[in-house]
Amino acid sequence: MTDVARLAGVSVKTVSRVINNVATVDDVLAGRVREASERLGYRPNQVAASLRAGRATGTIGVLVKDVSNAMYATIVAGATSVAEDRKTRVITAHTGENSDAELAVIDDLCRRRVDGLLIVPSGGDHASLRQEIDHGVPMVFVDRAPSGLEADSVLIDNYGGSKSGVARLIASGHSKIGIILDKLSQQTMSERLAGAQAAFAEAGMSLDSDLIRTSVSNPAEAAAAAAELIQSRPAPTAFFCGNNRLAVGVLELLWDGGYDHALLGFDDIPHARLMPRPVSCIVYDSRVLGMIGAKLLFRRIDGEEFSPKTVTLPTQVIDYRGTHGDQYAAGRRA
Amino acid sequence: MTDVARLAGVSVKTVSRVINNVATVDDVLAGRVREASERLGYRPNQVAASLRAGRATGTIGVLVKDVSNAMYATIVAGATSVAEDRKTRVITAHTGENSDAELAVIDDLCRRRVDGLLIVPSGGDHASLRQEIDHGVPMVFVDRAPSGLEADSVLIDNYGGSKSGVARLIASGHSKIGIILDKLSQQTMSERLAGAQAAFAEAGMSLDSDLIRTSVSNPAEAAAAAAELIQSRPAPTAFFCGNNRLAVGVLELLWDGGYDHALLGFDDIPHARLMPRPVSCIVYDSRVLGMIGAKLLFRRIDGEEFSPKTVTLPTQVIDYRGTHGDQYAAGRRA
DNA sequence: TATGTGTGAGACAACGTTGGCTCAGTCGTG
DNA sequence: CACGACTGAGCCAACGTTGTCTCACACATA
Repeated sequence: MTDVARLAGVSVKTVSRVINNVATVDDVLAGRVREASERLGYRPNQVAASLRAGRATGTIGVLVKDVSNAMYATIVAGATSVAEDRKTRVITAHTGENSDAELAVIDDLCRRRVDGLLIVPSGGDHASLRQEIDHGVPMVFVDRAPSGLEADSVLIDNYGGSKSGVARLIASGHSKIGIILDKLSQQTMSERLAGAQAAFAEAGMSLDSDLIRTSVSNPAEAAAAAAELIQSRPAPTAFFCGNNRLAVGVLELLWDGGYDHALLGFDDIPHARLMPRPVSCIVYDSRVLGMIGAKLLFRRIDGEEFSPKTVTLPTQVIDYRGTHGDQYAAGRRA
Repeated sequence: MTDVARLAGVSVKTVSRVINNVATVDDVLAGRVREASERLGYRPNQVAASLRAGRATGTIGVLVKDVSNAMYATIVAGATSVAEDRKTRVITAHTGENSDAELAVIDDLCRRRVDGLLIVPSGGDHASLRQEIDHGVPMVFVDRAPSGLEADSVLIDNYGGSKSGVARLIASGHSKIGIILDKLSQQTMSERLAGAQAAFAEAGMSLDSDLIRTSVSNPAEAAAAAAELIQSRPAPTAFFCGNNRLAVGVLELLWDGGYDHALLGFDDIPHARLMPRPVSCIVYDSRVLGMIGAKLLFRRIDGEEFSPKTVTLPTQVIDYRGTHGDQYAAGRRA
């Protein structure tokens, strides 16, 4: 900047004025400044500018377990699109579902003076974040509520979604439903189980607890659990899986084994419409999740005051028809 | 920091020393400082620290069309994991495949003094970036080479991948292959076409240009193009699609129509293994793409000098067996 | 001519750090 | 006992900006 000022024969302050389009600059001088900065390839230093006067850095942090997971990527994309409108950049960071790593990342981002944080929290305790929030770093939690901390959150209707999904299974005549979930210590899982139970209760039936498998954490384990359930008596005629990875595992088993059990999963399964077998998914719009989270965050960043707010996003049950399968089978028969 | 110094009864410089673990600080004073900063909830300001002495900001920018796309998300994840080891944060930004937006984002990130940029370039001209690079902002291009600029790039073996994929189709007896591509102005597309042509040439045959459809930019258009090709004479017995979105469109058509044409696509298709119908994909590891790109970028950031380097990542052809389909069919028959 | 009113631009300080220098005090050595 | 080496901590300046104040100059008015 000093160099530009020297080359243009003006003071640095005038250069600053030209850059910030302050009206009270003579056109001739402004022209000289612009030419000089062009010639030197000068790029104003945003870092210094935001330091001066402690202004916002125009940066928010988005913390997810891992961006390569489609759901988190979509949340990030939604948040990014909202941030763009505010000329704010997004720092994406991985927590790896590790509570210590998460806190370390949050600390680091606070040091970098992000204007706010959008967090898909891991399981750990978040009480220690109170201090940061009070020190003026707004945080909004997405997909899961923080534990030990009252803070803004944007959640999914886990309970209602499972309830209506399972109710649909019941309505089509299934009374024995195998339920495969990850650890119940995950709030989402316990809510989804509660929803399933509510659907049974509402139908005047009760969920057979022998058909529930918990702490199932990957597709292979899900397949094994389903295989075992199929052998049990009374055998289930349908499965409900707590997330899409588990559903995919079960799907694979059903196909490998040639079983025709109904399958319902929480979360969408990419390209499920291309699978020839019926699969139902309890879906929600993750992009909207990220967008609403970011909008809420920006309200806080703008200094709006309100008591911690929880937004719950509705879910929808999609029956991937599986008609492709029939048509495909028809095609093969033809 | 001033507050901490006052509370601890030392100078700010001593606080700075404690924070940076400078050895020459008395334990008693250090303890007082630590206690004071704890009590005040003090977080050092990284922004100011990096401003002073023009040190690196510990931030890189990663530019992709849209993070919600699985491939880009995986590239971002790979780059993020490498950056983490360097205590560097990643700013993710969208270019929306728009050249002007891309240049604007790059300019913005340079103003924010990122240490470097990892870019999945859009189609536009990149010559203007020479200046930024010369001014010390290293850039590495990923997946596609920049146009009008010699710079480090990490690319996919589009030519070799298509060639071996198409060769495999030819080897299994297909001589009439419908080829569906997006705009040939995209370097990736023209290379993939060239690879297909080379496979034909090597087999002593030539690619029937009537069976090539270009400028197909979404699944629906791909399905339409395939439908039209199926009606043409001589009709193709197989399809090769230039990217996964086009392949998915064709897949849908084949199933809806009950056709059993072979299908080969560039890029992986999520959950293709769950589809009962054979699909072959020319795949590569996007995570590695991001990792290699980031590693190369950090070599530049570390000031290493070498002439612009191009790394080409190998591809692999995966035949998603479609055996699920047979087993599924068997299951249904049973 | 003296005064008032703008207008445009420079000087200076400050944002929160840290590098470099200085300096006071302690200790060891000849 | 004098001197030098060492240790620990403070002072000052600077990083690249911008807010605030000041000031010079031009022009209009009484």
